[in-house]
Amino acid sequence: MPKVSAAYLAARRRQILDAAAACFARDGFHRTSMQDIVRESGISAGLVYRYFAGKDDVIAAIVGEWHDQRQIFATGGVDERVAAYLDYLRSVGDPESAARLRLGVQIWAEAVRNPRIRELSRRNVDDPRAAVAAVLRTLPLAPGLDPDALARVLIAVYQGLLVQTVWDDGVDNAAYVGTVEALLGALIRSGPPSAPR
Amino acid sequence: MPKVSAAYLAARRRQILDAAAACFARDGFHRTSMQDIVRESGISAGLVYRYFAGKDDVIAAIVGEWHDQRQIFATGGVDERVAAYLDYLRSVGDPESAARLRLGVQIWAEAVRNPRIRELSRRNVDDPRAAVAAVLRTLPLAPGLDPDALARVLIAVYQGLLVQTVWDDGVDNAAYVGTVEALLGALIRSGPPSAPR
Amino acid sequence: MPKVSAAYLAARRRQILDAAAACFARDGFHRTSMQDIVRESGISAGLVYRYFAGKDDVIAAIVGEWHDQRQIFATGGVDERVAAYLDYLRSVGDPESAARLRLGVQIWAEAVRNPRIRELSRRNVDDPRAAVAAVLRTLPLAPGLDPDALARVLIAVYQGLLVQTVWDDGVDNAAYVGTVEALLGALIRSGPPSAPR
Amino acid sequence: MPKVSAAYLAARRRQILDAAAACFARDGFHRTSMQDIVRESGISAGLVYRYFAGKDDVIAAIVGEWHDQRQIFATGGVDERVAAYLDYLRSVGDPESAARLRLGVQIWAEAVRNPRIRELSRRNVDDPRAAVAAVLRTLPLAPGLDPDALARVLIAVYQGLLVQTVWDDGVDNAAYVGTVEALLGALIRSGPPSAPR
DNA sequence: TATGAATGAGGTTTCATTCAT
DNA sequence: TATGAATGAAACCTCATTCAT
Repeated sequence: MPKVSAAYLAARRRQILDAAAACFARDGFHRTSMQDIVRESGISAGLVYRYFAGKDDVIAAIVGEWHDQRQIFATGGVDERVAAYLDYLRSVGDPESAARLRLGVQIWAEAVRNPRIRELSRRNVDDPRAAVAAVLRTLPLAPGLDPDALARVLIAVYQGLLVQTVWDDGVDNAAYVGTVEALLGALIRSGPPSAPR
Repeated sequence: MPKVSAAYLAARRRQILDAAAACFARDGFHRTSMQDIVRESGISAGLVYRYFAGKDDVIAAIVGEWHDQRQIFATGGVDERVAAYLDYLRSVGDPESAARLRLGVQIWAEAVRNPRIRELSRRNVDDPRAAVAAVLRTLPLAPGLDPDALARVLIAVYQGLLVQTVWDDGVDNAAYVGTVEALLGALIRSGPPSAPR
Repeated sequence: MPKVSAAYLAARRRQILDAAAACFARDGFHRTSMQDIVRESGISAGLVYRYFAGKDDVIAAIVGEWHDQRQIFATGGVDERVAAYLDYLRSVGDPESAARLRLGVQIWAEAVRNPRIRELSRRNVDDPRAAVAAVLRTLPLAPGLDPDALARVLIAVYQGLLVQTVWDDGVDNAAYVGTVEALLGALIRSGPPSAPR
Repeated sequence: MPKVSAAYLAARRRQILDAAAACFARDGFHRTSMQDIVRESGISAGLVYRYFAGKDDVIAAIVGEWHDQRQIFATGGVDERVAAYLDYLRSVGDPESAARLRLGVQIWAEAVRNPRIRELSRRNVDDPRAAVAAVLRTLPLAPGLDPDALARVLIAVYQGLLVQTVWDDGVDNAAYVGTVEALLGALIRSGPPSAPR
């Protein structure tokens, strides 16, 4: 018989996570103190620890949530899938994504030395990569192109755009996406475009 | 006139930086304490502060050094340049690079929130990118490909490979490089830059 | 007129005290948190504070209850009294006493620095001691034996057995009791107190 | 090549331990904060942690030191040994012992629930007990007296005096010791006093 | 009556940096 | 030049207690 509704609890949890994400994006995981999260969230220190076992647990929750909302290759025919991927790249240029991107790079760094974070983080990469590879295997790729490797390349094209955008206000997202589009056109359109799933 | 030789001073400085780089690659900048560096380097705490103003200064020195030894696109004809780039990607798979790669990701994260580091770090990316773009401008690129954007894509292909390799022992570097090679072959008609289409 | 019966109130109070005693015996007063008592008792935090003013009050209630059930020297003739004392020592070896003994030592320590606890705790020692001394005064003691001091010695023989038993599974309770019995035999000429030397 | 002498380090360590012992005797282990020790010792918080791994480690060091300086049964003939034991009891009444006694009871309580402390603490009891038992085995004891059990009784007579003295200013130490003396006389002197060894 | 979410002071511990030697 | 003992602010976390429901 909980004292408050599950929705209320979820809202409080969200309040903490949103505050934490903002802090982490701004200052990184290690320059953010629990007090910072407490201040930003307006929730007392003690209460944070009723929702999360500790700072590491907050970080893990943030990382677990940091998956890409859009499915990188979505569903549908080849054209739809390609369009979805390009939209995905386009979203990196959206000013509203800035905090998310910054957070993403923090997560990459944390994943290097924290096995728990690495597991969570890899899931964000491995799952879409596997999906992309599955799609690529159905397509008549140009010779010399390995579907698994090409999937990694496509992920890399996203990851690199992310890093460069985080550091540099001046990235021309439209030109980047346009170039990737041309690139994909040269690779994939070389087969019959009607190749359905 | 200095009491000790410049070479001696440089050697001590190197000793500190090597120890710091090892620690930072292993544990990240923030989980590495000055004590860790002191232990790893065998140099006393007080002395470290005679070579560096503080921890931030050590980090900055490490970041300033973390440029890529190989020139991403080297010099020579197109074929040599492409070969150099592919070698560059290959080096990411070299087990001896592991510590460097880990350090690289730490730097990316630190660059997000530390303007001084960001400046140093961007230089590591912007300079090779500009060089790549300059080369690309001399080549007959397939239609729709913007040299500047394509340069960013090539950098991204490297950056993404780096992240994925850091997280995942199982990256098939040869396949990745092979696929990128095929990709580049399709985009750039090799041969002398002046060769007609 | 109370809303609930006095018996109900008493039962809840008991529930709290039993839980607290179990926690205190296991972890000591200071390593036991109010949350521990809440968990162990199944009674909510708020309600505990309707029965007790605070943690100190719970501790005081526990200490106030921790008197020895058996009367150390009981009543009757000398033989019965001696037999009761020896039974008292025997009870220390009873495995079921273990929690009580552990709690006892915790109380001793708390009594050192908490005047309120000390008062409650001394009552547990002073009362039986006075009773023992009163009995001893009626007996023909061997020369050199002071009844008050001997009463303290008998209490000490119990207290020391308690500590040693708490620390050491291997105490041979029967041998201890047997030796004390022989000792008492040598000191107190049994028989009717009025019996001549 | 230590920066300061071993004697200096030992003196600092002593400074911390003395402060800690004073705090622990006054307030118990758990009501004493590290800040209290810092204040009492005049040594900074950070430095305390260069000497001790943590509060538990300070406690363990205190417990490890809390052995009785006097050998409970000393050496020599029976008379000397008995005299030493009685002196030992007498020392409990010495006002200067007060802090030590209080600390002793805190240790007993901690030993109940802390295995590391229990080991250290038992050594303080088991070693003298074994020594006493060894001596007793060489004596012609009155019938019914088991040397090991009697050793436990003698330890108990000390332990109980300690507790009672801690709680009660009014313990008549001289009477207690006198009574124990009479008691021992009745038990041991019943054999030939010349029993050497 | 009964709940348990909420508070925030205070606990232990770490760590970048300084400075007497 | 070189050491490492020393500092103390600030980090993470716990817990007795309160109070809206």
